[in-house]
Amino acid sequence: LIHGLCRLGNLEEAGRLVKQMVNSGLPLDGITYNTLISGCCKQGKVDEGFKLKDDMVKQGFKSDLYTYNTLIHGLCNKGKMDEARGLWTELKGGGLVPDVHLYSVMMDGYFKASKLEEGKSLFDELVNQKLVLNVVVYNVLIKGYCGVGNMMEAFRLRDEMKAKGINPTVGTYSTLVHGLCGAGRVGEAKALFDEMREENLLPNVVCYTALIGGYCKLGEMENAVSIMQEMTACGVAPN
RNA sequence: GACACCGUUACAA
Repeated sequence: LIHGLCRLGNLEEAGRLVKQMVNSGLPLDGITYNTLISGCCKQGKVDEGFKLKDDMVKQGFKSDLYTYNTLIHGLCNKGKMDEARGLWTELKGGGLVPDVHLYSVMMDGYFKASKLEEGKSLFDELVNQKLVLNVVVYNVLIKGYCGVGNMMEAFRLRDEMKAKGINPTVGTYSTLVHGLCGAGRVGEAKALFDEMREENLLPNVVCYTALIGGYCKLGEMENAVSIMQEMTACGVAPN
C-alpha cells in the first residue's frame, strides 16, 4: 500500500499509513524506509529522503544500495552532481559496491548536467569492473552522445550493444530518432523505423512523436501530418 | 534449521 501511494505521489496518505503502523506497534523495516525515500525523491523532496535515511539508521537499519541509489537519483534529477558524487564516495567508504543501477543513475545525471566526460568515464569504469552491462546502461550512454549531437558514436554504441547480445529497445530507437531529428536528419530518422521493425520492435507513440517533431522543426508540416496519420493507421494513438 | 518463493532503486518524445 505504501509503495502504491508513493508511486502515485500521495505522500500524505502514505505518511498516514506509516503512523497507523507505528501506532499499532508495527515497526517500519528497511524496505519500507527505502520505499518512502523513493516516494520523497520522486516528488523532488530529497531533503525529506535524507531525514528518513537518518531515521532508519537510528532505528538500527543499514542504508543499502537501494537507499543510496534512490537518494543519488533524487540528487541527479536536481542537477546536484557534486552532492551525488559525495554520496557515491560515502557508500563506497561504507563498504557498499556500486551496482549497474547506480552507474546508470550517475551516468544519466552527468549527461543531463552536460558533463559528458564524467559520464563516459563512469561507463569505462563500469566496463572495467566487469559488472554485467545491460540495455539501460547503453540507452543512457547513447542518450549522452545524442545530446551532444555525436550521432556517429551513438550508432557505434547501438552496434556495440547488439554485438554483445544486448538487444536495443524501443527506447533506444526513440533516443536515436530524436537525436537524428535534432540534427535535422529526419530522413535517416524515418529510415530507422524500418530497422526497428526488422528487429521486431514496434515503434510507439514516443518514437512517432520524435519524428513528427523533426518534420515540424524543418517546417515540413505536411510530412508531420502524414506521420500522424501513419501512426494512427498502425494502431498507435496520438496523445 | 535448510531450501524455495517474496514488498523497495536506473533509461526515450
